[in-house]
Amino acid sequence: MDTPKTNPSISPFEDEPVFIFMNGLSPIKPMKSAQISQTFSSGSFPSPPRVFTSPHLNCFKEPRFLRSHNPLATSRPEVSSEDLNKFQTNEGTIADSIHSYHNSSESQENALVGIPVADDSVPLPGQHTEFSAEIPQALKYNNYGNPGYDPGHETNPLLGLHGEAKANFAYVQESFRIDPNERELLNQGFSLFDSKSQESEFKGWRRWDNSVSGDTDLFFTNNATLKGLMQNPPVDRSMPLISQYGLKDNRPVEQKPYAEFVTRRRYLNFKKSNLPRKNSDDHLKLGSVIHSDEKSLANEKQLVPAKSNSSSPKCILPGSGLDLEAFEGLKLDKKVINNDKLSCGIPVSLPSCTSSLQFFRSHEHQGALAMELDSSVFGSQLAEDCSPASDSTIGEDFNQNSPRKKRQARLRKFDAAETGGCKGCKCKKSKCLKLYCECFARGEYCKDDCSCQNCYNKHIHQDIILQTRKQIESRNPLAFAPKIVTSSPEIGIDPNKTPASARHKRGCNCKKSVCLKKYCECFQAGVGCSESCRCEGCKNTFGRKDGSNSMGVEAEPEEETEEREKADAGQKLGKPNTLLSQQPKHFQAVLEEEMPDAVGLRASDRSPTTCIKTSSPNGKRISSPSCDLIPSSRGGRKLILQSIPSFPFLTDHDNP
DNA sequence: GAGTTTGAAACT
DNA sequence: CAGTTTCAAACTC
Repeated sequence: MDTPKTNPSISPFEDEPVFIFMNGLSPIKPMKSAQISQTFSSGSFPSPPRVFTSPHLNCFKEPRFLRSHNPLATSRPEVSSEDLNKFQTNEGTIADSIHSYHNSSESQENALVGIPVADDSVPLPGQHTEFSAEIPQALKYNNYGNPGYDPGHETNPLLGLHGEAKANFAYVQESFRIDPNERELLNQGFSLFDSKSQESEFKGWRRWDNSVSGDTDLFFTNNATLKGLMQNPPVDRSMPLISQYGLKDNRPVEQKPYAEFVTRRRYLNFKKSNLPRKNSDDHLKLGSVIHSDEKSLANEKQLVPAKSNSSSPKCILPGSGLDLEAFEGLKLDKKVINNDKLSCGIPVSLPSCTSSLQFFRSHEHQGALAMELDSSVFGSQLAEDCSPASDSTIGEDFNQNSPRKKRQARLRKFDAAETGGCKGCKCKKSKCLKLYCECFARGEYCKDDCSCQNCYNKHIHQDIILQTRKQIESRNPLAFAPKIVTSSPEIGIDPNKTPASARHKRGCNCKKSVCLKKYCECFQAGVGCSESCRCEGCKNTFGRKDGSNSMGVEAEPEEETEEREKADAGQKLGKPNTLLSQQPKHFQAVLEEEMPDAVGLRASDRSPTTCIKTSSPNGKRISSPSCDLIPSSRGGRKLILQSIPSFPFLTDHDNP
């Protein structure tokens, strides 16, 4: 593979034909041009998988999308080259551009389906290019959970794009769609971003009006994505048509089974700009010039010397060799470390583009999804709830009449009530890099309201976080997987109840709490104990291990009654119902079909018959991945209550 | 708010 | 894999 010669000041991509095309792309002009049957209304826009998938992370998709999830089965609207021609750009049609691009010598190399696009654009180890620093971090760590991702192949998240894993690397689409309401706000002069840092974060991204949809599709995306889209078009209704067509002779191409397309659909945080703009074009110019951020990028890359403190013991991440000491004292909010290598020699490229949102998911997502699921999604959290970056309360002030906003508000309200808000952690010793840390375990960054000490679970330590995460996952691939699974699609019926069929995947091990306190993960999640539990004296209100039921179906034991009475009393006093409040803190409904195969789990492999009982005679757990999901009792579809990072992220799947 | 209890996570 | 230790949340006072 020839590494493109790079102009030190220019991204290695940019002299490529596709970028010539793309640079002429973003006309930032109102659409409403051609009307085509295919639309991408906010309601139909599927929530994308998270950027950094861990097993549970990219599960969260709206059901609507799931129905046609199989990309190969996705009905693809017949779009002719004329349709493609409707993608108007400043310099001709997109179809023209694509055609032109793919007739180029370079495109000939990569146009074949299945060829990763990253190869010619990804720096090799040590080849820390401008581009490397420029692309969103999410692009670098997109391997987890890709359908074609070989977990055994990748050893280090930092090598996501740098090492051998890149053989499996397709690309991650990063874009976010601006829905009609949001666009209206944009046009009214509201800022797309809520901070300067966010602005700079998305510099280089461009606005793209998908006029073909005939609807309201306005996307923000980045060049890497566009390049990927054109080289490796997905067959996916969530993608703009440009991504579905146009590869060869303007004809649809085969779906790449392992390509992962993550749409960063952010929840926009609209704030009135200081200087209201008359049109969004002006406002969005910042995103249309790819080099516009070079200066800031250079600034960002200023090396921040690690504080030398020889007196303190080195803190090495077990197993990783990561020297946290190198980061000690780097409590930078704005600074970006440019330690190309940590003491362990692992190249580190800290994000310059990643958002302040969250680290694993594609942020976006959550709010959008939650909306689609309506407020009936129990316990779901809008990622924004915890995220200043995605706090959309301001935007909510406007457009209050929008059904979407209303639903959003309802969800938030419910969420806050049912989850007790996003209570921060109080970790003292774990640096918030272990599962002890609830924030970390949820895939969230620690927040302002956390009272943790020596916290590394911050955006600026994203690399460490990912490294640690990988390490944990290497020990237990399902460490970040949802703990609660359910077998029936009752989610959404009653937002106040966890589905009765939901169970803790691994079960609890309670000895003294008799599963009646929140020490018990089952109880805390609001689910009954199951055979997977090794609890003693189980009296779980939500269902006991012995199968006796819950929630008043059977006579409640005294303790249970007391517990309920307390809860009821609390409710009467205006306190949250303790039982309800003890429901899952961060669980949300996920369709099991959406579980990635990141850990080698395929739906077909999860048949009930392959499920092995998970308790050993001595009570220790025997983990069987195939048992992680309870077979649906209603044929096929399974639902999972997923531990969700409530984020801000900008967030990604795959996870951050 | 401090101290205790608890069980998951991490470690050996 | 089993026993032990560490950890932080939940709980109690």
